[in-house]
Amino acid sequence: MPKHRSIAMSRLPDLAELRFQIRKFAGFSEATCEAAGLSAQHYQLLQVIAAISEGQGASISYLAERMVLRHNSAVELVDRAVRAGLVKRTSDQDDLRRSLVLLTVGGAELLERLATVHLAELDAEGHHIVNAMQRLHASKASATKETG
Amino acid sequence: MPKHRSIAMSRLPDLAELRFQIRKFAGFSEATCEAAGLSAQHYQLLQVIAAISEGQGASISYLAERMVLRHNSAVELVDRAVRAGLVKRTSDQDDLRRSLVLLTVGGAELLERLATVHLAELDAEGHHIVNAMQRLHASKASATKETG
DNA sequence: TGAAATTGTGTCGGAACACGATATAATGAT
DNA sequence: ATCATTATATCGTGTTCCGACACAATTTCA
Repeated sequence: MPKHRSIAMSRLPDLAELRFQIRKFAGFSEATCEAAGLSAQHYQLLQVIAAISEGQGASISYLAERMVLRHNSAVELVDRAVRAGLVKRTSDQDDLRRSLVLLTVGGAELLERLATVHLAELDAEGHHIVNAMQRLHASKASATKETG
Repeated sequence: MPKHRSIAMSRLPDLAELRFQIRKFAGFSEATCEAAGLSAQHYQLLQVIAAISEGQGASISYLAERMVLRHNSAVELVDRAVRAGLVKRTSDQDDLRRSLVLLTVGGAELLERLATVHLAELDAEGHHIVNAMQRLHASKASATKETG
């Protein structure tokens, strides 16, 4: 007899485990960034700016999209990062409405240090997230099968 | 010639892309939960409680561990969820220091609806996260190889 | 057994962060 | 030239988290 009333509830442990793995990584990131004197949000902002393909500018709108934030939250995040000395604002000469955000030297140095640590963590522990996702996928197949 | 000064910087686009995929899922979750009248945190709290193996109790410490929060933040999260009518607090008769948190009927119903939607999203889009992780892993191999 | 350490939860003040609503300037369309 | 659109910025508000602290129940062990 089924342990759960619905397929969704039967897959809940796998869903919860995936979230836990994602949260653990986020927690690692927060702790690592905090130890370096900045917030995880700031670190990810630096990451997005540095990862922009050459010749592209880091406008507020672009940053908002990549950080999955509303534009005004991106403005505020950049404000805080400027105050922290991590980035600087310039204005786009081709379109004076736009602000372009650049890394400071200090920001770039911090980014490289933090990225190295994050990459090491993911190289070592990232498989937990993949495993959780794969178990979730497998539970879809088995749940479907059980009903047949 | 190398585009970046370090391996970490050369892998940065893959790292940023993984974060973006994770953020996109988090954004989907926030929007979905908000539409149902609760925060993503509350939804995940319900998920953790419901996913506990039979016979186990949802203590504050356990919830804090699974939500990757400090215990006092877990207390506050549970307080808010109680006020929202999603869960109820009882006290563990075997250890009077502990609180045990249970789902209300309404909380369980909301959880099932939201879990169904989240599962559908992950079944459809979860491969983006896995792909990003695999590209990151591949970039490790190639970055290492290039140095040899 | 009874004092001291430990464990589990709760409270409080402060800070980070996000959002909606609103404002303003630059650009584009007709 | 006017009007709509786009891009950014500001402001007030609410949520959420944390550290520091407080307190009660349990455990340790002398």
